[in-house]
Amino acid sequence: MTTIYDIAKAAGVTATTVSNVLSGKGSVGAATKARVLKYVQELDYQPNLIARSLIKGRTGVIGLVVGDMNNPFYAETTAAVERLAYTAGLRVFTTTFSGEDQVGQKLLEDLILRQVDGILVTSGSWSEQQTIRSVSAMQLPIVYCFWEGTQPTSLLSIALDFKQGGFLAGQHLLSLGHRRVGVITCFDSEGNDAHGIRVAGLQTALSQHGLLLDSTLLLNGQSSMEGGKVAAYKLLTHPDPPTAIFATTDAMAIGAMTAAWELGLQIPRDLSVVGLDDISLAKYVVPSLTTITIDRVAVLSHAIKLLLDSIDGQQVTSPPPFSVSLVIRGSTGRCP
Amino acid sequence: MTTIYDIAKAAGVTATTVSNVLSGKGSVGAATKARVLKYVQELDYQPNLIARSLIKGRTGVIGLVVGDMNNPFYAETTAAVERLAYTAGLRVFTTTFSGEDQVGQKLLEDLILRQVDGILVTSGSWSEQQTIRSVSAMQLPIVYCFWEGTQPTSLLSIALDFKQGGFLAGQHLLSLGHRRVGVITCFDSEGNDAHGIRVAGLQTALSQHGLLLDSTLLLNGQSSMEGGKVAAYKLLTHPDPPTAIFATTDAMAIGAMTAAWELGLQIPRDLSVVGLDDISLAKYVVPSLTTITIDRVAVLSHAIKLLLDSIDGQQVTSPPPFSVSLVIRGSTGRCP
DNA sequence: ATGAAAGCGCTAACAA
DNA sequence: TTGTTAGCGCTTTCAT
Repeated sequence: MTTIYDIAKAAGVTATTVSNVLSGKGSVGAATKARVLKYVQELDYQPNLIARSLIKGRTGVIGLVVGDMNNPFYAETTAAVERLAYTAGLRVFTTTFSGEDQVGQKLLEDLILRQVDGILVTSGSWSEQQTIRSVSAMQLPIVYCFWEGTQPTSLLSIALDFKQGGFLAGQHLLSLGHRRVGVITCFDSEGNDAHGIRVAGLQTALSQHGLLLDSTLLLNGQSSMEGGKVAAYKLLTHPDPPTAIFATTDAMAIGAMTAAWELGLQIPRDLSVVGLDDISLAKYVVPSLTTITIDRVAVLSHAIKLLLDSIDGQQVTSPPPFSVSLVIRGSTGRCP
Repeated sequence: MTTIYDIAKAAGVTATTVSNVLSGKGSVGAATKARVLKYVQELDYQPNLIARSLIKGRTGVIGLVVGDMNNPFYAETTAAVERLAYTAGLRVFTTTFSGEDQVGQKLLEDLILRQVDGILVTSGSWSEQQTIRSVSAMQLPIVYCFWEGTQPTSLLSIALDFKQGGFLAGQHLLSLGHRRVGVITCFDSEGNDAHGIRVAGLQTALSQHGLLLDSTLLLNGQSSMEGGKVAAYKLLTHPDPPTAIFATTDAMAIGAMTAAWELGLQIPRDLSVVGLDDISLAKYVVPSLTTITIDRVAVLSHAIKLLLDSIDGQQVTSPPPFSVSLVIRGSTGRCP
């Protein structure tokens, strides 16, 4: 590896001068500059970002904590974050909570040891929040995305109006004549209902029609296609089965569709299904999935801006919840 | 941030001693050791990995270059790499080629500037290979995964027997009585057929039955659900349409299924579809997708081992291609 | 068993 | 315009 010293020696100048040429700071004579640049070329000099980070106290890297990369929602989110951060001149060090919280804790600490300038968390579930809170004792800027809670938090966070999401889903189903709605939600590793406010939104819609959510129709599973499938099996073999299912994530909704199909039910003729996330796949499943969509780019852009400002030492505050909207596709129809 | 100096001062010793305690090297008196450790606790000391990297010339981080994070295959692969690397004591810096090769080149170089110890590439398409070859002039260990080529390469790579994959798909369709098979493959940004050998495998199967692939039934699109959908539309509105479609990736296969459905065709009654990748989604689409499966953990474990050995300066060679196998699910049936 | 000194590659004061 | 000096936080000889 060539260092600035190598090219300094070659060009007959000092390391400082080379540094100045490279950074454009200070003032360097045209001739010297040309000579330095020549050797930079010739010796194929590449700056050592590690050394630069050490002295600057900044790495230009943000850490990204992702819930579950196998869930398309997070994978797509990760891609978006990377792209947005890139245009903001930042690189992203991605880390996934591989289910086990201990590992998550470890990875998060490791992120800090590697001197990331800030951390972005794209996951709203509670147990992870605990982990993060404990770590955010370090005064490293940290922004919490897709925040699921309702109560205000001391953490910098971007919330989504998931309650409205559940409400819109409910309204839509009710307008199609459905009165018996099953719900598939998910609990996190600590047993807390990770998507409580999504369900609450649905309940609000139901109660506006004088209906109550049948508690035997409220199931929880893993937030995955498999989890949705398992839960849907139970719902659909219920003595008094629902005519519609609201799953709090698209992944679970898709699993529910698979279950329905295996049980010989046709969607949307015999059963309507609504998801939440609008993963890219939602358009391609058969029939396409009615769901609640989130303007992810808007959310993530804001999150990154917040993080950047926070890194720059500015005083920043969490914005009000972003609203979500309903996308009607093929998986919902009139109540049979 | 507390440094070793802070705790050295507190404990009344030298930075060297602290370092020794922390690393377990050298020899330190029991009393001193305890005292140092006490202050490590008290002052909540966290080592600065950047500084350590600078001096050691190693970061303990490998770079991962991913083709397209929106493609579940790569997302799932990324999760697996991260997990496997973690158990090997490595962290992963993930970078995605966001379509544009210039950005890819930039990100790759950046990975190098950040002093990753090695690079893992999980993408077999040719244009990226060019980029990587140009960069691998640096003698940084680099392992190329899911290598698509047939000819031997100077790069360290793990190849898959994609030809066999195409062959198995073809054999399966032929055994079901299909004689007219459409193919959806994809070209990379430079116009090369990225999946040529997958198609070649299919052709081999056909020719064993005295059949030739109708070139008007060989289409290419983007390797995404949308790409598959577009291509399938063309195939299915062909004057003499195929009774079966082989898509060289699951994402495209799923898009093809969507197209079929929109055209009122029922799978597998009217049309059989075979994919390749066995993404987790393949089990959950309706009907579930018959596809070619890859033992990803085996491949990636081997890749990481190769990379590690290479980093350790060992002489390593590329293994023979990993074989793949057919998974028969619901999307294929007898020729109508 | 402990410490002094040097240095990884780079940048930032401050002088000259 | 250029050079000198010092130091980011840590490890590693080599002395003591």
